[in-house]
Amino acid sequence: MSARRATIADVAREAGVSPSTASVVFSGKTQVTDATRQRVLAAASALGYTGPDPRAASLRRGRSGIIGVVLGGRLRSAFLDPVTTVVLDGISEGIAPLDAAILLLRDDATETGPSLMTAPIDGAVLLGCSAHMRSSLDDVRGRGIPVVVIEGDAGEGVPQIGLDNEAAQRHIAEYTKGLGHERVVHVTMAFDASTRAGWAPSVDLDAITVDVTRDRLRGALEVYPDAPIYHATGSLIDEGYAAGQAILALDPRPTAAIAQTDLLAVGIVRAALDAGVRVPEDFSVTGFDGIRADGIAPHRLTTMAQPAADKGRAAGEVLAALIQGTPTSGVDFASRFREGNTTGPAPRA
Amino acid sequence: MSARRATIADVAREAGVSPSTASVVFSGKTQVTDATRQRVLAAASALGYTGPDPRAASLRRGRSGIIGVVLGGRLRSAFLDPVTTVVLDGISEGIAPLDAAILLLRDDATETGPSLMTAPIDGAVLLGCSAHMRSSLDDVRGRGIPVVVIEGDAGEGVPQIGLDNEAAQRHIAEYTKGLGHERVVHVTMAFDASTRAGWAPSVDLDAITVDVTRDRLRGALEVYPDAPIYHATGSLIDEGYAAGQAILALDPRPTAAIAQTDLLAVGIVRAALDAGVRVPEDFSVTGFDGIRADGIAPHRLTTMAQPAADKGRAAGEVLAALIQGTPTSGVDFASRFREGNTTGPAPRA
DNA sequence: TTGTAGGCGTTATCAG
DNA sequence: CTGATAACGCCTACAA
Repeated sequence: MSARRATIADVAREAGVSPSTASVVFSGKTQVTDATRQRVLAAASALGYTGPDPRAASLRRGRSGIIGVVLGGRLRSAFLDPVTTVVLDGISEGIAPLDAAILLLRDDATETGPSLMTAPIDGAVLLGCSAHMRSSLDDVRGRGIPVVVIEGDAGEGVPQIGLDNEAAQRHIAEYTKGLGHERVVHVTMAFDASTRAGWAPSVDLDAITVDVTRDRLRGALEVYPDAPIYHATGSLIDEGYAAGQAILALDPRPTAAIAQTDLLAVGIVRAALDAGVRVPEDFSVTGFDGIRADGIAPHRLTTMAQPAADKGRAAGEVLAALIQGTPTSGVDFASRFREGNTTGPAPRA
Repeated sequence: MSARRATIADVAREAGVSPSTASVVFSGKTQVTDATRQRVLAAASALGYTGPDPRAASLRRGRSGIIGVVLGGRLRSAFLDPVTTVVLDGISEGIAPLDAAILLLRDDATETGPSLMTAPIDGAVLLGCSAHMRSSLDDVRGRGIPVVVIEGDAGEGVPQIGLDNEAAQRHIAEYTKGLGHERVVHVTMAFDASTRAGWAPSVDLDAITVDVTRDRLRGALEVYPDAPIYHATGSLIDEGYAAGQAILALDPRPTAAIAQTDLLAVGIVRAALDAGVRVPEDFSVTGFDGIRADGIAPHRLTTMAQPAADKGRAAGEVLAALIQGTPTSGVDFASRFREGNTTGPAPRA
């Protein structure tokens, strides 16, 4: 047919009006005589023109209608993480007034595809991202793109959606201690982007670049400063299972595991049950997040439930305000203790 | 400081080179003397220029590096649906060679925010969308944007990723029949965008605009043509629970329910158990999808397991091929029967 | 209500 | 390896 796609100029010419008139017909910014509108529309359909090119429009208007959501780690594990999906859900609700769509971005340093820097976004939400993107974050802000961070320190002037990670983790560790447990193990998420699963030889909290991991671990260490630390690379049941196997192989066997997420905890519980270790009679496990734990019924995880949906919604709302120029600030949320039956009194030595 | 953001032209001037040279320094399309590169980079950082504006770049290059994924129904229920998240995961894997990011889009007709038509996308995957977007789909194709459809009929020349919905649902219905069940109920997802949950007074398959719903129902009706139909509005455990209550209130009580998704099935099982109806002794339930069903342990759903991740990956790969100009065609997948213990012989009348 | 003009910021092309 | 030129397609003051 045509070598080149029809543009609004072509349509205007075909309809015998000026480009601006044709433009207005599509954008609806101004009143147009019904007759002219009809002519323009007719010309458009005759030429197979289906509306303004979004790329050109967004260059001209300075807005793309796209919000970037930067996810830590791989995209695939993000989708498989119930907490992340719930937060995403909340974000989409919070940005509703913007009429914007959500662009999923990773925070890989290897970055070849679109990233915070190369994607046409009007704003961004950073979700559980490691610190290594701090520099690109500065660039984005320098560009005037509003940013909100969920559970992370993004520096001066970046609104943060917080969670009482440290206090909450301390709380549940104290609960465990109250049950009499002394030989305990901490099971954490990744320390940084390059972590491999395994036992942490030493503890240097400041070297942990993933804020959530660090804060929760800090809370747990306040109660059990000398307990060994097993770090997974992500929040996955399978990783928890592996952790559980490693823990149960210890001699003497610990009586409790304090996991940083429910998925890890579920994996640990399964590993225990598969090994013939009773939960909670022989071994107690705590989680964190308060997702609906799958696959350990009739067990119910003892955990700290966090308001994930609320966090997401708040992030979306704050970002929307920022984009619309309304002054705002971050919000902090608190977790709630929820007792299940994966914890019990420490077995007598 | 500056009222206006620095542009690449400013940088070029500051560095004493031409705009094109400065551009090349950032894009890396051509070799540049190390000396000039340094000068440009220095000028850039002096001016606070952090790289090309994505909007302008995408206008000029004709590509945005963004793939749209259109989800049927509300975004929030999409995130809560395990099948959808797994498919998304697969898509992100399949489009990896494109180095593109994923833009989440809805197929709302209410159309105020970004949509297929107004988003700067290089391609799109339609996921379980109702037919009402057929027209906008034509527009997108007319614009030359490649599209792939997962489980839906998008018309001529649109590659489709298919699933044997009808045959698979027939298969599991036959299994149920083989167990001797005669009083059976079909539980479906939404018929169309405006469906409200409840009993379907009559059956007009052709009026069902959601392809998956229609195809699965067709398969089930081939085995139980006269069974009543309860239609939910989505694939949610809560909706299944409501369906279960409605079904168990029937007199005489049916002996089996054939649900279109695992989540609906889980809800039905729970409703039965809560009502003191034994599963499967008194009542059998089948699902569809093969997700890890949560919350009915020690029950395991009898279901048809579909390769959700493979479907997503295939969609991504086909789209990538399309965008790169390689000729391709759709792919069809098959579901696998998986026997659980939510089904048993029909109770004797 | 419609037309004119100019630029949004970049990059492909081609010549030097 | 670098520079000049010309779009990419649209929108919005502003003027008529």
